[in-house]
Amino acid sequence: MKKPKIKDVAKMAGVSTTTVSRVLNGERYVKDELKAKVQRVIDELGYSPSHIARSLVRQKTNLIGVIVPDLTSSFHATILSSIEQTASRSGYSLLVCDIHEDTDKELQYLNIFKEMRVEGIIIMHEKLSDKIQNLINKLDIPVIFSSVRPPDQKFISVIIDDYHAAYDAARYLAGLGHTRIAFIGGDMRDVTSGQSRYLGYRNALEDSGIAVDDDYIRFGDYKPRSGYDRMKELLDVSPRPTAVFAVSDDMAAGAMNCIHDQKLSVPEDISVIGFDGSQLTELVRPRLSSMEQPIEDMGRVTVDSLFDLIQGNEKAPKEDLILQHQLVVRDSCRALQ
Amino acid sequence: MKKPKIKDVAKMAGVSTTTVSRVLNGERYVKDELKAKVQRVIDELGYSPSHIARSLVRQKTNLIGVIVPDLTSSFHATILSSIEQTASRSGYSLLVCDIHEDTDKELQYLNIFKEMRVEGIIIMHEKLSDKIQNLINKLDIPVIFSSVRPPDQKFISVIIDDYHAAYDAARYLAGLGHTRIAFIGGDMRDVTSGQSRYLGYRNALEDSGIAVDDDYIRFGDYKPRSGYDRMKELLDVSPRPTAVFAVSDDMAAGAMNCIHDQKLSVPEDISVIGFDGSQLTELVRPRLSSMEQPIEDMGRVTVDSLFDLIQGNEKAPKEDLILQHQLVVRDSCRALQ
DNA sequence: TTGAAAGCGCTAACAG
DNA sequence: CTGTTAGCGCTTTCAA
Repeated sequence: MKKPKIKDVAKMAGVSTTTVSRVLNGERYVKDELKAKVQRVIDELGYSPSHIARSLVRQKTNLIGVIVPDLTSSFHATILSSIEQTASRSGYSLLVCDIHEDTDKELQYLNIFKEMRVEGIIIMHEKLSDKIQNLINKLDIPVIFSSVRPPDQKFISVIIDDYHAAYDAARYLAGLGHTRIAFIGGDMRDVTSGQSRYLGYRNALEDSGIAVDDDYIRFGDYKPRSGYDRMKELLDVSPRPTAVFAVSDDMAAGAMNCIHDQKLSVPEDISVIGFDGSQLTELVRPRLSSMEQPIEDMGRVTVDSLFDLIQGNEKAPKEDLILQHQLVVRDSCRALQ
Repeated sequence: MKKPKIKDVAKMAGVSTTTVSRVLNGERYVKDELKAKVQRVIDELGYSPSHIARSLVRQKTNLIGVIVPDLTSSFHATILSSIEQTASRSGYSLLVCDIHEDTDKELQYLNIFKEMRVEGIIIMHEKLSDKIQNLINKLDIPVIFSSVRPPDQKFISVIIDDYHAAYDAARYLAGLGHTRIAFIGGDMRDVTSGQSRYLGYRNALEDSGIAVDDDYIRFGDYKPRSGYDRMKELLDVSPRPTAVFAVSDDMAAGAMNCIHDQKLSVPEDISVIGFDGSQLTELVRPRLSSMEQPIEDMGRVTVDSLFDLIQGNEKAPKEDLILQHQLVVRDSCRALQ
């Protein structure tokens, strides 16, 4: 027998579909006797109510759409995992899109989300094209950004204070006695966090009485490879930097590998500090000191806030939620002298 | 105005809903003039057809459910990414569940998948409880396993030949002149691949004229931490092994870190070989030699086969799909003498 | 080419 | 406590 429907159950139990619906939804007002009989038929038939039909009449899908820039990045995967955890606890399921630099795909998925009538959308991607800006602005579905804050738009972000986090990281290096502190930043074009972290780095140096030297400043794409390549360039600068601050752990790990491959040592020759607090920090040797984001919290807070937005709660956030960053010292930085 | 519906479009365009439906679905038999007018109204209203209503009448959801044991594992994240890529290209979306050891959650999600009427289910989790076995067996939705092959069940798996892969890895070490070859395996209880790899290791040693020594054999849980801990135990065995084969890159990386922390060197003191071919192999130093699975292919083949299953294609697989493993030599193993 | 009407599987008034 | 009835938003015969 093909997928039984509520009518089949009703017929077989000798009751109306309403009654079946009632036991399905655990309502009162059903005699125990009937309830038991209906339940028996349900089990026997292996009946399972159609979420589709339910959604249609309830006007509620319990679905959340998530857009991730790259699933294979440990940072994003960890946030996603935390998001999934939190959402599922409230009975929500996730529709996941991994865009992989493909802007068309992002657009396509946003439209799918719209058609699917997801109740909310979480975006972890920063470089929004005009088309996309346009689309999400007239979407009429709550949107929230997690771990990023794209410029010029009206939605809430759950982030850390990138400026101060970067500032604190650079200050830490300066406090260790370093004066030739290199910087491997992120995308500067349209990316707020990239700029904030860059500014934090600059100001920290200035406040430490260190002249900012553009030769020590490079920009990558957050991935290990770019950390490696930019580090290679930095090693050619003379005098060589004694410390480097990379704005992702992935880039920091890449930088460490480059240093290693050039027969130099971390932290003896060069100190390295990362950013994010991904699992990588404990997986590399020396273990990587990092300015950490509260990744798990970030996922949780994102979902909780999105729910508030969906429900139109009073406590729904009106502005960005800033989570605390934290410097975690491991073994990749040393004090000079 | 709240979410316009097809009726609104029809009214505003002065046509029937049928006509709107026709232009929506790009059918012939609509006069260009009307088509244009309807399209204009659609754009103006920002109308987007309800996937819910469509699914209900078409009896087709374009949804696939995926169960991942742990999203934060690079191996699984990469397969998932490849799955998403392939599925979205065919217009399918993914419902993702990260079970995190939580068997109840797996059961709960399987039921959600059932209610959601997903068209197919991909499972990357190996330790199926009886309840779950039971459920998926009477599910009447195509199920396919990716990268795992749980014992005793009727569904297809997309995997490599674990036995021969492990055999080849151990043989490689033996060929390098090693005779004290340790093994850090996976779960042996209910997990087929764990047993196959173990057997491959044993037989490779025997075929190489090396006596198998149980002191050199440990079992972990595929994660870095367990690789670290098991390695620590192995270092206490006397005489110390000169090589270790871990059945995941994560465990191999953990083992390398342990060796490093004990002031020993890879590969000078101990050679290490991993399994999987995750990104980690290039991220650690020395770079990790690994018996690699074709991760991207695995995702692609999984989805393609699932589609064949869904469509009841002739070419739908009748038995497990075995993909080719490949030894990738990097810098973590050395020849003795 | 176009439209009227039935129905996908379920819930929710409203009666009884 | 239980059943009747009317949709939820769309597609799809069937006629016109």
